[in-house]
Amino acid sequence: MAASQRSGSSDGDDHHRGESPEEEQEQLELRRGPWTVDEDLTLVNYIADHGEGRWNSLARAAGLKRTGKSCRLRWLNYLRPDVKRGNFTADEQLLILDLHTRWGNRWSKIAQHLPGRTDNEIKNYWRTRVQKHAKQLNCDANSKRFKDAMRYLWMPHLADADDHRRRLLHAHHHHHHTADFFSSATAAAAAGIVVTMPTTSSSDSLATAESYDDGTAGIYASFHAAGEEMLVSGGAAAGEWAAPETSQERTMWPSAVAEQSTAVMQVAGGGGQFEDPELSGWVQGFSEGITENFWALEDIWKIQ
DNA sequence: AACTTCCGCAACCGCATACCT
DNA sequence: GAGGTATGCGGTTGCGGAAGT
Repeated sequence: MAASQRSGSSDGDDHHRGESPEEEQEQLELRRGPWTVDEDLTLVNYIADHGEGRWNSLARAAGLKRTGKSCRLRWLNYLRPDVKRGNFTADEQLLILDLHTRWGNRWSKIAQHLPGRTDNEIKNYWRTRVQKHAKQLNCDANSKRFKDAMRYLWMPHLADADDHRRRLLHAHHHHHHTADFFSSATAAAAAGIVVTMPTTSSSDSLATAESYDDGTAGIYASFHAAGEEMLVSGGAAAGEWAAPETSQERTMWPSAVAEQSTAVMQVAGGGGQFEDPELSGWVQGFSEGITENFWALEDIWKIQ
C-alpha cells in the first residue's frame, strides 16, 4: 500500500491553506493516503450507478472526502473491473521492452497496448525491475545493448510459459533452465537470432503490435540469423498471457488466438549478427561458464 | 527474536493540455 | 481568446512487508 500520512503541500486540486475559512474547512476534511474498503465500495457503487468522469463533482456527490484526482487514480489503477493483476508475462515484458524502445517513458501510450495494464503499473515495473536488472548487469536500461540482451533472455521463456503439451524447443534445445538454454545457444547467440511472428491472429496483444502504423511489429523480427530452427512460442504468448479466469476476460483473450499465433525463433550456428556488433560478444560473455552475471540473470527470470 | 535494510507498489505531486464558459 | 476548471501524464515519495543480519 501507499503512504498514509503524506504532508506534501498541495495537489493540483488542492487550494492553499487559510485562504478562507470555508476552504480551510474543506481542506481539513480531505482524506489522502491509502483507500479504505468502504471508500472503495463507495466509489465503485457510485460509478456503477452514475458512470465515471467529472471526478471532482463525482467525489463530492459520492460523499468521498477525496479529491477528484484521487478518485480517478483509484478507479483507473485499481478498481476498474478490467484491471489485470499479477506478474507480467514474458510476452508483456517483451512488448514493454519493445514499446519503450520506441516511445521511451510514454507510459500511458505503452499501456494502451497492454490491455488491463495501467501506465502506473508499467512505469513501476520498469523502474523497479528493468532498471534493477540493468544495474545488475552494469549497463543502461535504455541502451540497445541491454534491451537486446533482455529480449534474448526472455524469448525462450515464451516457450516455457506454453508448457501445455507444447514443448516447442526442439531436441537438445528442450530445456527449462536459462543455463541450459545459454550453454546450448551461446554460439548461436553470438551469431544472432531470427524471430518471426506469423500474423495469423488479429486480436491478441502481440498481434496488436502488428497493426501499429509506425512499424512496431517489426521489432519482433529485429534479430537476424540463419541456421537450425527452434520453435519458441506456438501461441504460448497469447495463451499464457490470457490466463483468463472470467468469461469476460475470455472474451478479451480468445483461446483461438493462442492456437493460431506462432512465433518461430531460429538460433543460428553462424550467419547474422545482432545489430549491436558488440552485443554478441557481450552476451557470450554471460554464458561462458557459470558467471556471477549469469546467475543474476537466472534470478532475474525467477523474479519476473 | 529483535533489529535493520531493501524494495515493490499505491498514491501523491506538479505540470501540461483539453475543455468549457 | 482570456480565464478558470477538469483531466491526463510522468516523476517521485514513502509505507509496509520481505529479506537479511
